[in-house]
Amino acid sequence: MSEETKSLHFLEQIIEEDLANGMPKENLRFRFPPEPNGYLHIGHTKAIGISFGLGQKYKAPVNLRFDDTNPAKEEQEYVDAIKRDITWLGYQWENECYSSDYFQQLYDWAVQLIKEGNAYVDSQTSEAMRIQKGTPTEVGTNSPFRNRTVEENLDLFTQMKNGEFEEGEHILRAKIDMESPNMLMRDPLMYRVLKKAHHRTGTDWCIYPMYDWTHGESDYLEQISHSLCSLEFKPHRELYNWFRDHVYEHSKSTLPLAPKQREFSRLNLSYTIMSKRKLLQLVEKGIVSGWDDPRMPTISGLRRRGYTPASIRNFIETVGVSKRENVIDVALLEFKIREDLNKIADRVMGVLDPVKVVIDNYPEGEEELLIAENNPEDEQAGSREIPFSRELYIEREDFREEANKKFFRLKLGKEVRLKSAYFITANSVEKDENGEITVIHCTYDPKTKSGSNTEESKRKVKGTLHWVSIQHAIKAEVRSYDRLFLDEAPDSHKDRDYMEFVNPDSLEVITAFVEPSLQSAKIGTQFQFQRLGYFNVDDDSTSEKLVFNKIVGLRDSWAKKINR
RNA sequence: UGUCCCAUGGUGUAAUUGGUAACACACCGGUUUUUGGUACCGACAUUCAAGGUUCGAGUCCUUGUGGGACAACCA
Repeated sequence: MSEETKSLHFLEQIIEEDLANGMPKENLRFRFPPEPNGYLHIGHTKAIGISFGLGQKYKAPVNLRFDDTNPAKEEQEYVDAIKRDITWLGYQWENECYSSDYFQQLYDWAVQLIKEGNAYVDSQTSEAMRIQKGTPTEVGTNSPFRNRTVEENLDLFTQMKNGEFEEGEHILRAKIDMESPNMLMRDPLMYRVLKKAHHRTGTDWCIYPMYDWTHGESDYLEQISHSLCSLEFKPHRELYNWFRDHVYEHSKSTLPLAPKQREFSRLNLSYTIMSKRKLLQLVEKGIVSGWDDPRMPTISGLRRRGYTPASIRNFIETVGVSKRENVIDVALLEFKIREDLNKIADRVMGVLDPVKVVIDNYPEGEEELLIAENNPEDEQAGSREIPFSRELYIEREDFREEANKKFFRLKLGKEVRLKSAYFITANSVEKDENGEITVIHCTYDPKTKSGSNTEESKRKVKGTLHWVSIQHAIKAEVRSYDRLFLDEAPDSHKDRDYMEFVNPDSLEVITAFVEPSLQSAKIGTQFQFQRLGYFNVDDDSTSEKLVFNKIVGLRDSWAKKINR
């Protein structure tokens, strides 16, 4: 078997180059560093897929590191959710790490920077510092506290650490260059006073390190070889290297590997948003029921909707890696779940919008069990029995009193097949006072029973309908979802707020009738409701009340045709 | 009027590193079908622009043009 040679994406090329230049393969180590301030979403899956994918490809360890340096936003709940989601996606981390585990080391290194004259305590207001920082097109100016003595800085920093100052009174800054064209190099903050309890270190600390100071040094401590992040961190790279190099000078004997940061473009999906802050707003404003609402692009939402880990991993792989801004068509994600579920989901029958069919020539009171194939794509899937009787439900849109030849379904005087059952012909209808059809009277042909192998059962008919036997059907709640936003890129408009684009009709709750085999369906199981789509048993489902989420519809070329 | 990044069909990603622009999705048409599903076949459609180097440029160079990032005691 010839292995198909897949082209390397640019990050793999960088790694190959480093390897070629003498980096031992054992030095390869990656990390995924979420901040535990929210739930993971499909966008994170790209970062997860890249770092864990590289780990698999090069048989290198991948650490899961919680970047927990802001106790104001972070919670244990999020730590737990993130671990659960990554595991569910099918990835395994080498070490579970926390930036907060490095607080002491970070502090010691900061003291060292102060001693070298590379960091100082600033005592201005944040407003004053903001003004001094300049703008992207104007250079900044030096702080009046920039030339404090080492002793003074050390003293102040110690007092900061000891809780002798209130929030906002003093901060520690790196002394770099207020005139740098890169604003991040204009004496960036390293520490601020924050008198808040941390979810792991409690009240041990009242100063907390900033992202730039923490992240690179955490990479360094864990000896991460390639620190991969999204494009917006590109300007941070210069600072990442500055901090790294100053620390490396003193620690290279024990920590010989100097990590490098490289950046890729993040994932955007059409018709949704990918910002934790904005997703949190959807939750807080009650627009969705929670982080795991099946309409949410979160991992937990997708899981509850019924997406499989494999479909998401395939999606990420197909999307690829580059440095271009991009918006992926959500249709690709939908294709990936259909592709996966087509192979593995059992077929069942359920009627979402029922109309009653009476088979006049079928004996009253009689019933029989018919054999139905579970999955035509999988011979191992076997078959099940479904009850048939004189009174059935079919889908209301599957019947018309009259229609042209393009309409393959049931109409007066025409014969169709009932899936796994018999051929029926519609003869007449009953209507209520509004003209709404209440009953369709049909006759069936007993010789056409599915699987009977009779000549009659092999007759060609254009239409095959799904159905349920009324007396045997189970009522179930079906939650049908539409996209959460009506705009293709809801948060990309400068003049309009993404909230304006929220789809008011993104959830439709339907009472459906499903075949009795579904009575024992377990939460989290996906089914194909034949001719309708894929459905997942929701977390809210009980044996008294089944609840299904519509994951995605089947491709529907008929609907496309009639909508034109 | 700064610095940096990016530019290939409708969308996303490739192109053996300078040698016939390909794959997937979407869209459209057809064949098969006890799901108007699946599968299969086909069609549509691409190198931002102008110069330059070269036998040869999506790829290298120059200049434009367009898009994006950067001014939180967030990450």
